[in-house]
Amino acid sequence: MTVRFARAGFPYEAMFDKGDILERLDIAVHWGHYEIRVLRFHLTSFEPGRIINFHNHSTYEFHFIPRGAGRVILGDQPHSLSEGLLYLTGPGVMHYQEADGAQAMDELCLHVDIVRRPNPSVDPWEAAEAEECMQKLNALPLRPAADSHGAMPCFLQAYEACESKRIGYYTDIRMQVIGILLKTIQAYDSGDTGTEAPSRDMAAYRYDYAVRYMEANYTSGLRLEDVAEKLDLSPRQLQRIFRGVDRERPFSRVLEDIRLQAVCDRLRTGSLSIERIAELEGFSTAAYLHTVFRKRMGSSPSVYRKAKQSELHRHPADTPPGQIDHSPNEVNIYEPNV
DNA sequence: ATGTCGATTACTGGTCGCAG
DNA sequence: CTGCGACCAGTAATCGACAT
Repeated sequence: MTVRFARAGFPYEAMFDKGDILERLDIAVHWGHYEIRVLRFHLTSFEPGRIINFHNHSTYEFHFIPRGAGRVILGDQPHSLSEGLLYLTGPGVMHYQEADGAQAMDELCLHVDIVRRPNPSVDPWEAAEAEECMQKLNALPLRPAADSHGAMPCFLQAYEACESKRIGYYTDIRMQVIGILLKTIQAYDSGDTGTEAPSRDMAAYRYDYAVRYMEANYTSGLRLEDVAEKLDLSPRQLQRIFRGVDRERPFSRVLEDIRLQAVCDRLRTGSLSIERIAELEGFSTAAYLHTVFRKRMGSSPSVYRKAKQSELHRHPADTPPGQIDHSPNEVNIYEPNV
């Protein structure tokens, strides 16, 4: 039986109200190639002088002291416990716990089973990071450490999420479980890491971002400077990025391709006037559309429309709506003059 | 890797005239 | 009326060279 020694201002006090609320949940977290299943997840209080005799588990038990004092023997080494300390008892670690003779000792406990379950579809970066963390977890020294990275508040957050039943609370709780694992490792860790977070190929990312932005905004007089500004780059640097990705297609060419593709689409499937199409697809005038279209497609827009629409009538089943190849670079009788 | 500058080239927008 | 082509001046894009 546990006895509570409440004190005003103890942030975890609320966790005594529904002590087993987290344990009633079946919590499983997949992390890289590991599955972490929560067995116990609670706040408990040991009355003064209370002893938990030597025992061990086949699983991982994370212990945190949010209040009070006591003693733990890990293996054969005794250590004193005080507010703010944590320790881990991994599989097979014999341990003995005792609350101070004069004062109670509270303990936040997360008891988990961790099983390796290889999963080929897992993100390799996450897998590498989880692997490194598990190696560190298995090599943690058998001694208490200060909760320097704030693992204990994760207990309270998990409890509050569970109690509130707010949207996403199960995910929130699982994140707190991972948080407790990580912060425990960090409490012992020197800070060096063998794995790095995934980094982007910045040129490819910027190119992709720029093209997407152009596709979404090409009708509104888009300029190199506008796109560069979106990427927080100089126009010159954006030009270099376009040149680096595809030497043959600078900014203006990519923009022109996007516009021509839309024009071709309208010519093939609609009956809008050339002037109206030019207006809708970002060409200042029909005259300019004619110039560009002829240069790239080898014919005028109206000739193209006649040819494509008669083609559609001859082979309606070959080109269902929405699956028409309207690339300006298509190879046909109207191949653009590159 | 990125920014600035300057020379060069290409694009843009307006206008006009011609043809069907 | 619509589509098309030509012309021209202003603007934007391109790119090498150089600096940070």
